[in-house]
Amino acid sequence: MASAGGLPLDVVRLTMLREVALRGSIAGAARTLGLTPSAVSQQLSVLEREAGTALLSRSARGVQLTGAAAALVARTESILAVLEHARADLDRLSGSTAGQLRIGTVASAAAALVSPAASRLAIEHAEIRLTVTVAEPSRSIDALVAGDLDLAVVDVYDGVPVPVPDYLHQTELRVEPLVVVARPGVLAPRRRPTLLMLAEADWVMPPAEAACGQAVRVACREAGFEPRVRWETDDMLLLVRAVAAGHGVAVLPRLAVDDRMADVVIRPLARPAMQRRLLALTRASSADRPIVQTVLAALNF
Amino acid sequence: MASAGGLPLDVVRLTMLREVALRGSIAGAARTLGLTPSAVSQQLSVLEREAGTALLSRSARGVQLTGAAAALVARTESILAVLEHARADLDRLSGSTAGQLRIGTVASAAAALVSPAASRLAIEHAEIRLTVTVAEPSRSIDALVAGDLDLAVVDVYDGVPVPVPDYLHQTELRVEPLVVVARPGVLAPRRRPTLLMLAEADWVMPPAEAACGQAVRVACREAGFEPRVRWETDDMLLLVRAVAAGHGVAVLPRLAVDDRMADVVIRPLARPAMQRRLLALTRASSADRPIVQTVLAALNF
DNA sequence: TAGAACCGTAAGTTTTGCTAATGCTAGCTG
DNA sequence: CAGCTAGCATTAGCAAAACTTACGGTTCTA
Repeated sequence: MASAGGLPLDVVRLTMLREVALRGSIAGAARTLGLTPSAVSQQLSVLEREAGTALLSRSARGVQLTGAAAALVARTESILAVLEHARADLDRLSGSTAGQLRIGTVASAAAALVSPAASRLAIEHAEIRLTVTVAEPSRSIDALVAGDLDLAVVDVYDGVPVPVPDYLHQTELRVEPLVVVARPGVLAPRRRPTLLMLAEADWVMPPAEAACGQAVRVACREAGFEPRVRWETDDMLLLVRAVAAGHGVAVLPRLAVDDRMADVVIRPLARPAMQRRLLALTRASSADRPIVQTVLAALNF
Repeated sequence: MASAGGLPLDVVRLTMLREVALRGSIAGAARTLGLTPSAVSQQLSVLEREAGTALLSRSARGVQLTGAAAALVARTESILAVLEHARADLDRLSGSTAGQLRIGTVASAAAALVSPAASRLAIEHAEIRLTVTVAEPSRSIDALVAGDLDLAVVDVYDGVPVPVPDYLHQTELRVEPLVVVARPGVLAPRRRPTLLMLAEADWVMPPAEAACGQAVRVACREAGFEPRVRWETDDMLLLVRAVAAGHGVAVLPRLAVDDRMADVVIRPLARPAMQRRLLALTRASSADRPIVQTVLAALNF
């Protein structure tokens, strides 16, 4: 019955509402905001008065957003994007690359791409403070959208769709072949192996949930066989060790395998080869920040 | 030397900066914000710290915006537009027409259009609180853009350009002919007068600065004569009185003349007649608010 | 049936933001 | 050219806003 007054909507409170929408509960939002649930609850009450409408249907077990709240959250996203654009304007005008940049990356790119880039940046751009978090693509993307990351390095395998929101800005970092990893002598010499040649071999693989594991399994099936998986692990290092120990062969992205690993040979697949693409994602609103551009350049070798 | 930190830009402070940009001085902004200059000055200092850059070059005589400040102001406009869209969302979802609406209108439409509409609304939509301000089109438009008005009723005369920013939403309220106002007996009976017939008459006119005065003067010149202006006034009522008192003839918008005025006759001009268009302008971000739609409907008779 | 997780309200404390008072500089004016 | 006005910044004090702590209630789960 509250009159829908013309009270101005406070942006801070709106971002709190957005955080609630994102986390699903007031308590969750409070955690990521670094506040007590009580504070968030109070501010949301004020926001409801400002809006003149109920925004949350509160139950003892979490809260539910009303339609009005959903609309406000959508508008809030726009506002936050504009604010980030404003920040980018400032950076661009001052040409400053100073500041913090939070990167999320897939494990295989962490060692081969991100770490060298970080070393280079530490020398050439000491004013940049990098924070690197290893995470799977879908988690990185969520964190990027939520504003918990500034840049996400993700990988895309042929035939394994990764849902990238189209308001994210993409840069292709690398297209790399998948290679066969095996013990010396297992593969026929001097010829690029095909998947079919490995139909009778034992396999070492990432789990089917991982994009890499899924892509290889699909490719094997398309080649006409079901791989006999003997070892399954997410850890690339462990995976190559398993090959070295004789537990089977593996097909992995080139970057995931350390060249200097003993007791294994690395051989590219015969054409048509499988490949994965490494992408760097940023929010469109921060894509033109100098700091982002600089880090991207460093990642691009 | 302040590090361009990643501090979040506060929207309230950004709107203060925008107000300074609009008014040209901190003191001016403080007046329209209902604050003391000190408060504004302090908040702008904080904003500069948040932005990591100088935003104002302060001199004893007013302030000058830096490029960074101009960029921030532009972004702030976007944010305010989004906030207004959010408000419109809420209104639409609740279907509520409650609230305040501030109208600016040209004088001639005030009596003939806005006043009747206000009366009707008072009966059918008592929950709407109207505030009507009579002002010239250019002033109304400025106030509309600045957010001091919600709806502007302006007039556009043929050949007199009125610069309407294209992000304003336009609704045509009325297209009306200009009519000749004269004492009885001055005009030839039964025939629509042309301007040229009035070449030798004395004229009563709005000043040349007013759009109406300008339009009529231009039309007279195009008809081949320079009108002999005997009376000049902005006040439409006084203007018609001057005609009644025998000081000359006038050419005015139909709505500007009270039908029941004694001692004058009103006659439409022969074709091609002059005309003016009455437009209702709103910010695009508030155009779909139910309250705006309702008031527009009332204005449209 | 106890515990955990969630929400809201009330009271107390800290932080923020505003005003009032004061001093400064630059332009205008008689 | 002295004096007036308009503008801006800084300081100290105060009031309002926002957060924390403490507590009570509800629902799902072990």
